[in-house]
Amino acid sequence: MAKPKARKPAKRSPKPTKHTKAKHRTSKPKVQKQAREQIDLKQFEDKWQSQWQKAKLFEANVDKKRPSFMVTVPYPYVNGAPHIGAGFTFIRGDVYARYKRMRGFNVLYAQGFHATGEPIVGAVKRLQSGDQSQVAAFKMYGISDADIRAFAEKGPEYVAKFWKKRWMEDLAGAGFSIDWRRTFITTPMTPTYSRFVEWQYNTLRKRGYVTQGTHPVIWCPSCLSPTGDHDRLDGVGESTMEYTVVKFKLADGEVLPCATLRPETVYGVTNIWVNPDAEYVRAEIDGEHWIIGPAAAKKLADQLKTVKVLEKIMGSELVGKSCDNPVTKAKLPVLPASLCDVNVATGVVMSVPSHAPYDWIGLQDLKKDKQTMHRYNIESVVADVEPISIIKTEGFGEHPAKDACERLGVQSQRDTEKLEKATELLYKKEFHTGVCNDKCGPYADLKVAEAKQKITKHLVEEGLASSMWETTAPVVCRCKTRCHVKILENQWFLKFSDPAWKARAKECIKRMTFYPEDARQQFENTVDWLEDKACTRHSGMGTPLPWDKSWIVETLSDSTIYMAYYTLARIINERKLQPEQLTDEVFDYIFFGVGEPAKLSKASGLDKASLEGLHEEFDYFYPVGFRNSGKDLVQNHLTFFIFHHVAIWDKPELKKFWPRSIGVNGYVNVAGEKMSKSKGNFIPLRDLLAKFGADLVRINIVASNENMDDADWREDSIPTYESRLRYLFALAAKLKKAKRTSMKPVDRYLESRVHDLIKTATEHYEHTRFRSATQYGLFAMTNELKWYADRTGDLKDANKKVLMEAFETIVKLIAPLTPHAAEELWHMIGNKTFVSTESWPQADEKKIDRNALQLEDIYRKTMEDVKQVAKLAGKDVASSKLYLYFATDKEADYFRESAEDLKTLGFKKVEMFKVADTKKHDPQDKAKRAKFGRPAIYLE
RNA sequence: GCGGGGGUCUCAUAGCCUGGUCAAUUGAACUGGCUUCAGGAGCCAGUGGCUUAGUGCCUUCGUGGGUUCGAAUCCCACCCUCCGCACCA
Repeated sequence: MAKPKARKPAKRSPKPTKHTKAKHRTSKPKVQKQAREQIDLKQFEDKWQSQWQKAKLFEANVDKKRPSFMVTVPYPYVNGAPHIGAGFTFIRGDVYARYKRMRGFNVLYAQGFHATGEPIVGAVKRLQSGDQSQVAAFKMYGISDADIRAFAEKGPEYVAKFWKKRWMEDLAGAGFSIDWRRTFITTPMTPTYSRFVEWQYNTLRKRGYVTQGTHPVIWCPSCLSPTGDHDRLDGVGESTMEYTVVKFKLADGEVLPCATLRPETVYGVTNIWVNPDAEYVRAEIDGEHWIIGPAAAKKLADQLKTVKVLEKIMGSELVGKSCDNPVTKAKLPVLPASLCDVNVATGVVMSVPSHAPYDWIGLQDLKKDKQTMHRYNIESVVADVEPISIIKTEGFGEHPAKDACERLGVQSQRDTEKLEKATELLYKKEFHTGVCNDKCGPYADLKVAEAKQKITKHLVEEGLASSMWETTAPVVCRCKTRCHVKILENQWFLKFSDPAWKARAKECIKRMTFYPEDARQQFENTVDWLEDKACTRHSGMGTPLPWDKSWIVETLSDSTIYMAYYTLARIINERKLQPEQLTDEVFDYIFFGVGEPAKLSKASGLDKASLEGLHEEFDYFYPVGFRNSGKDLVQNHLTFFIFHHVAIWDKPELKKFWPRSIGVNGYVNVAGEKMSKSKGNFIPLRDLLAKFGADLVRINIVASNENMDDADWREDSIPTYESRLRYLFALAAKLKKAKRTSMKPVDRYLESRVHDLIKTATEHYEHTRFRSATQYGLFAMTNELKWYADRTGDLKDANKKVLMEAFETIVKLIAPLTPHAAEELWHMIGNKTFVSTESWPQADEKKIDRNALQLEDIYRKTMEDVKQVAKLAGKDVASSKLYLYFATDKEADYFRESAEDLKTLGFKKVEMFKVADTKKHDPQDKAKRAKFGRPAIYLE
């Protein structure tokens, strides 16, 4: 790939713009002054947007003479208006759509909107309860109090439609080339779309990709739904974990169920801990009498256990009692410990002082605490309790917990931070390297990792243990309710674990193109680790699962193949097709081409023309040619997108409908910082459009980055683009100065460079590298034009045809990025068509004259050298004579042809010689230094 | 823990796969100058060090080793850092 050579046409560094912001809130006089001198890039946005619309320029219709190409970006979830973060992903989509359109494709670029799920419903609830933070979140987009009131009164569907409208306005305002006839918003506002989702799930189920299962989830007992990370006030990132509950029986047969993550240490238990000051309950759990914390009773009821609470009992009442170790049969005392938290798991804990730092220190504390021992009359019992070592671990002595406590300097039970550390350290160490000793009966000499599995299995099978789920740390729902783990029964899953399905997804990935290619590996990894995915929920908006209406299809699971709906949406919207006409058989015909149109038409009540039209649209426009999205969606949506496509279009002859390419981009930072509502650097797209205009917003964000790293929105760089565009406007007005028709070296050079740059820029566009595309298509191209202007005496001696071609080329090259400015420039130079649908410039290899490129480069380099020499030698240009000596004829000829231009350097006299010339003026014998590419220089 | 990505000259970025043409791309920023009513406009020059009539040399691409005639680029170790881990859009 040809890069711009080291020596550029004199580098231009546009002057800094320190007060970008001020420009846009200047006082009146200044605005007028600017209007007089500078072109306002915003002024013709409305004009072109309405002309495009009037000309139906972006409406894509079936045209079998042209190849189709479908560009999509995600349909946004409409609980707000677009901000610059979403803007990045979307603008990339539009730039690519515009590029492909100019490349001659019949581009279908449609945009729908997403309202499936919980957040909008939740937001409305919060508004109704007067939550000010929710009010603030909406107001960030500049809406009024009246709007907020309307949200609360009219409910979720109104809210969704409100924001949908805003999105459409903002996207249109940013110059998006969308076919708006194909827009829609998801369930429940679009019943035909719901029908599409139903068909999709019926089909997946028929093919065995939907199964039913049971699964633990973090659950809000108030909302009665799973609580995802986004729905949490506290505990973001926490997950579920399973405790083994070992049953220690009291003399009367009552069970003290001890929750533990280390069931293998049951051989080392010395006592049971309860919190003496806490309240417990006696409860009937699956027919047994357990003593547990009151919270545990509620949790267990949600974990497939039958629970009946009988009566309250204080922890202190249990202290001093004795129970049996279920495996060793040893008699163990129940002892008091404040470290016991009744809100965690069962609230009853088995004590393994040799291997658990908490238990070790608990025991030490108790032994020192004469008062407590006296109160419960347990002095002699406590005195008898000795740690039992059961695991040998390298680097630790007989009682590893003791060592760990000492190393970390744990003083008492109150050193919880150090205790946590000690516990974690020891747990890992023993789990990975520890070996059970002979106290462990049948498990002696086994590694801990192995013994743990076997012991757990044995305990559970013998009914000596049960299990209980907890969150890894407290989780609080946004409704302020403390969450716990619930085992959801009969949950519906997408069987992403299915190896055959995974293999097909991999096959699709293999056939696809990724921009950038680095993303491919991530998709493959995701396919590998993806497990079954719950695809239904009980709450929020969405399409009811067709065969089990108590569930609705979960939001990520219903938005996987919806791009196919865009191909149908025009006809469905225009002809107002009814959901009941869109039977499963009708969809089968549309998407798979199976069935008899005549019969189907009769059975469904859908007229035959519509039916065939729908099939034709799908068949023509599908597959997705390019889908662009943020990198956060790789691990979920984008991979599901692949999975579902290969599942639905499963026949060999249907593989042509599999997606062709995915573009992935990073997040958007604002001036180097992560964008967030709390930081106050959260910028609605609308504000930026108003401030800078669509073109500058587009190019500034899209050219800020081009791989999966985070992009950066920097207002500072706006003037860079602005000044280049202004230069082009100024140049457009001067083009008519060019009159010459003969070809000079510099013309050949410009032509060559232009075609060279077309090649490079096109390559970058094709791979969605818009930063580089900008670099070559805008910056390098304008640099060349500036250089050419300099060389031709500010265009007075420019070749008309070459200059015009160069100018038209640059206008086309920037059209996808800055469509309004490009359109305006296109018309300024006398064109009547729309540049938006003009054909992309073709790089013509024949027009790239390598010789001209090389010689101009030498010319440029020599000019710099001349200046350098003049400076170093301290010569005043105006009073000096310049002598140049060339080693080759072609250099000499080239420079002589450019003799006029050399005069602009300002020397009193310029003379040129060939080295071989015997009559040359060369008093200091400089000519001998000349070689090809480096003419010798003498100043006098 | 599991998985993925990074550390380049003031900042941000290119280069690394396919070693040399790399003191290293591009955009900003900064310094000086010009144009001169003014400028947030435009233009020129400079921005690792030393040096020079357009040059040459030295030291640089997270740290430390290694491979090689030669490494920002390949190998090894280490340090630092960013991101995702699900029922959620």
